[in-house]
Amino acid sequence: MSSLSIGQLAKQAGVAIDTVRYYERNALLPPAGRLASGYRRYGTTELKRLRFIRRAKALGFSLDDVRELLALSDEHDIAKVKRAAERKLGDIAQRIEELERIRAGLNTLVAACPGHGRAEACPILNALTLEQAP
Amino acid sequence: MSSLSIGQLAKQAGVAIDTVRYYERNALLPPAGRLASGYRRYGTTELKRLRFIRRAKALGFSLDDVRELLALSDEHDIAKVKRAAERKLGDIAQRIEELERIRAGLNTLVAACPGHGRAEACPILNALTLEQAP
DNA sequence: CTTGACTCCGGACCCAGGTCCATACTTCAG
DNA sequence: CTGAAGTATGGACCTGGGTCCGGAGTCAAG
Repeated sequence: MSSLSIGQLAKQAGVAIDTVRYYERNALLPPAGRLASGYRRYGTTELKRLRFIRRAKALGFSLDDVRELLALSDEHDIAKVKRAAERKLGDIAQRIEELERIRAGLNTLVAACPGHGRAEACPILNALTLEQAP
Repeated sequence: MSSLSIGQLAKQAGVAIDTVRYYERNALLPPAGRLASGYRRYGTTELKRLRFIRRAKALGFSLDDVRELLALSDEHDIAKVKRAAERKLGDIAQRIEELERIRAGLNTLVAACPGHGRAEACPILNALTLEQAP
């Protein structure tokens, strides 16, 4: 126990084997220990790290962000971790705002569209077609 | 007037020349008329169509969506246009929900983080590190 | 006529985040 | 011992939406 092949590790972390190797190549995981045969061997440290990556991604962090987060985590710098999380929160809020604006615009058009009749009466088509600020 | 080179068209539509050719290759614009020299020539129809594409993209439609919208627009099928817009509205709503969930999760963590002290006391790091549903 | 700006084309390249491939070697169950 | 399943490698490929490149041909002003 606590000694895992790459396949077991991948399965327990819920990612693909290729993804594990991809993360290693891209410095999200440290170079794995090897058996005499060249096979990679992992312990619970790597499993935790891999799950950390998965969860951080689920929270909207990019792999670059995750690399940074892992470094901060390794050096126990809570203040920087918190600031990184706040920045990400700001990013996410901005993406939401952008989508909300789009939704509001599209919603207005859909609501105003009778769904039948002449094409010239369709506000959706008109909004896309008519002359406006280029 | 009303006869435009690709450069003039691109400028008036607010896109790059390469983008115009890219759209033509990908059937968002019909094959352009040509001068004897092989240079493309455009009229106001193409300018309108190009602006249509720009606006639809701004509303969150992918180029595949736009192709569909243009086809529906060409055949004056208002009902289908409205349904396509409603589907897109649903997509957008879903993306917003997803981001809201992420924001809520991250926000809770950030709010609970003191920003100093032991790494074990940082809820952000803990959330990423601790054993949970894999 | 010359010069600089414009346009042509096909194909390579960019971003992120992987995924897939062929070929060769290792490990494990029976 | 044998055959299936697992693993190693480097590099190609994928998605979307373009962007850039180089060499060659064209257009317009002076």
